[in-house]
Amino acid sequence: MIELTERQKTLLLLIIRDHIESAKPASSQKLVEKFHLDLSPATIRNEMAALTEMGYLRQPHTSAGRVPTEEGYRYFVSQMMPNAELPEAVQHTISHQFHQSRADMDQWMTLAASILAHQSQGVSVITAPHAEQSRFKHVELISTQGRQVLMVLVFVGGEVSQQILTLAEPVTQERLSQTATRLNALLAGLAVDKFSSLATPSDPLDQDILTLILQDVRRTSESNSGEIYTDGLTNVLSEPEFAESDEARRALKIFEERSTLRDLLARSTTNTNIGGLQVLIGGEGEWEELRQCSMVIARYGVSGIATGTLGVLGPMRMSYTKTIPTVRYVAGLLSNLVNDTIVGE
Amino acid sequence: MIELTERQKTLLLLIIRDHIESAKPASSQKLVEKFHLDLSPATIRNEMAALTEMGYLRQPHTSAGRVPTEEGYRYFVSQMMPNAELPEAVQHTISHQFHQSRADMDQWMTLAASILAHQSQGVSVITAPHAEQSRFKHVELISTQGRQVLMVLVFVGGEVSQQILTLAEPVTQERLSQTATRLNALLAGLAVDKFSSLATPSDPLDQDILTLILQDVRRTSESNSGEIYTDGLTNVLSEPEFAESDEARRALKIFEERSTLRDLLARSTTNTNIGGLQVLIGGEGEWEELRQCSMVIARYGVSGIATGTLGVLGPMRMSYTKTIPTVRYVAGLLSNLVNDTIVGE
DNA sequence: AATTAGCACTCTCGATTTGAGAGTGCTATT
DNA sequence: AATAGCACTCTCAAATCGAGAGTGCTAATT
Repeated sequence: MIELTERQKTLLLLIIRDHIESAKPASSQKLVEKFHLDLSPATIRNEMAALTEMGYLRQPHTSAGRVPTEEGYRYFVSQMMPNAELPEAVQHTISHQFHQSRADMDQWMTLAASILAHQSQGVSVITAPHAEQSRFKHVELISTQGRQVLMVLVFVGGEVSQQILTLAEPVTQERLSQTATRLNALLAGLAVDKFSSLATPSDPLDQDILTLILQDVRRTSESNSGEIYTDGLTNVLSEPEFAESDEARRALKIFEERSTLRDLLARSTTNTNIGGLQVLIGGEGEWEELRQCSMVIARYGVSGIATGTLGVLGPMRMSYTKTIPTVRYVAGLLSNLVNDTIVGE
Repeated sequence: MIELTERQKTLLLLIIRDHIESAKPASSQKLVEKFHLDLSPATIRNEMAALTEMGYLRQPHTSAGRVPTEEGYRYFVSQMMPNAELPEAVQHTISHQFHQSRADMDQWMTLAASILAHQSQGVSVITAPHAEQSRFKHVELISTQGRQVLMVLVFVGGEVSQQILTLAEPVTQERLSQTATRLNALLAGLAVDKFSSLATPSDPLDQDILTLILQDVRRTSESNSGEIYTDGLTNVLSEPEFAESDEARRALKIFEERSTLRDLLARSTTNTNIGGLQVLIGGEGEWEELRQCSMVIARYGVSGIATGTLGVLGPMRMSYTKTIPTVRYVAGLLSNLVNDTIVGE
């Protein structure tokens, strides 16, 4: 890759900044005016020609201004990434909202999604924290009507799964409680994948419930389930690049098909460690539907215990300067919250 | 209101049917061809003029075909409403999907939303079943780390609320369990609004927890909370009437602002009994953002115990013939499921 | 009395044209 | 190396146009 001169660098950044704000191709004339450059438009044009040659800019038509290419955006992001901090005032507002919200995971996720969407004017997405390797913590069995039983499973890391079981015959709450106590003793702290090596309990009810627990656990970890929270879907509809609604529809469809979304998030963050950001620009050749979009993604949580993913989707010319620090800050906040609520051993 | 002749009635229905399919104004010529009418276009025109006079039809421009007015749609719906049954094959497919899904409320809601959206090609919305008057059933307290405690509240009707509490000081699981047992005895079966008249427990921990339960209960019933499930948001974007994305954006925004949506659902179903359908056409003057839309809404559940609302939003020219029976059928299905899982007393 | 054929009239919609303006690239000049 | 000047290109919005779709009315028909 050819080196950029200092002037080319700043020029490139200015062009991108302008285009992000105006949504229109940047022209030599306008740039000089807007940023009070001490150069003539002609000079700018020469530089722009060079940058175009190098693949950072593109001309929509023979004689229009320049628009950044994906490569251009990548350069832009890499430049502003390190020194992007959210203004303290905003940090406080956000952190305040979290601390006065009701203290449960569901609320936090919803809140985080809302904040991300609002701050970035994009579509936000968060997966609830999920343990890579679940360890059993506690089971509760609550008799409901007749043969129906409400089962609540709690895992180390704070994950909770509840389900209604239908037993073969009615059972008293007392017997259920005893079963729960025995199973709790049996399973406490055990990693989920060790369940199959357990001795079969003597009591037939214990045995049945254990089977059901096992089923539930398998389904939960297999489907890599856990809710996905999104917000701000309509934000993106007002962007001019989605005027022909078809483009927007295809992008938003990804957000409705939870399994695809999950896959997207998973694949893009496999090599990202907690706190590290990932910026996907233009679908990175992988996601046809996101050709016009960018995503800022981060992982949060406590490594090895429970982690989740959060991100923002926007048009390729989204305001990275706002989105990136916001995503980073919220990821940090959530990591702290997860850390505070880890269900001990 | 002036009476319609038999011919006018059938004609009106045909015009609406045509317009729903083609999304274009219906013209006398086309109608004759399409439905093999034994009349000349001129006659049709006379009748259309009459229907226009009466307010059932409208002309987009002086010399264009006719488009149904909201009044027209209302007539259409009132006519087809009673004898609209879902084909048995479809009924089976749907019911099958429910019965092989995992038996918990969350899954059912998601599934129902997906089915509704898919069948109707509209946006679906469901509120989880909610008791008008909650009665306490059971509390579980599970020690987590240090001062953190996971509290699970179960209500008669099957509603569950979980929350993480932070106590003033660490407490052992044993003490928590004892507290839970005592509180369960104290509160069992009690209607939530009677809580304030209770004698204060002697144990300070009991007292603290009781306060927290009370807080949670209040918040839950006040905010009329409970999740809202939606699906199919992108379906509606492909409809031609939402080509200028602004119209679509405003309508979809309602679906993102959960509190407005809740209000909309609540207000439109106050007088609807379980199983009864409600069709809002063009926002009914109340909802400016839904001027171009219609909603088919139903309540489901068990009256007096736990009820929820479900509905489908689509363009005003949505396929009522498909949507109405689907909504009705799914409402019935969910009512049965709720009935089966009622947490007994 | 209801229906229909015929016709003039209206309005939309897409295609085409046009001109202004924005912007570039190149060349000659400073 | 930077820039002024200029010819050239391409877009975009507005204006024009004609065909086609559809109506409403009147007069004829059943």
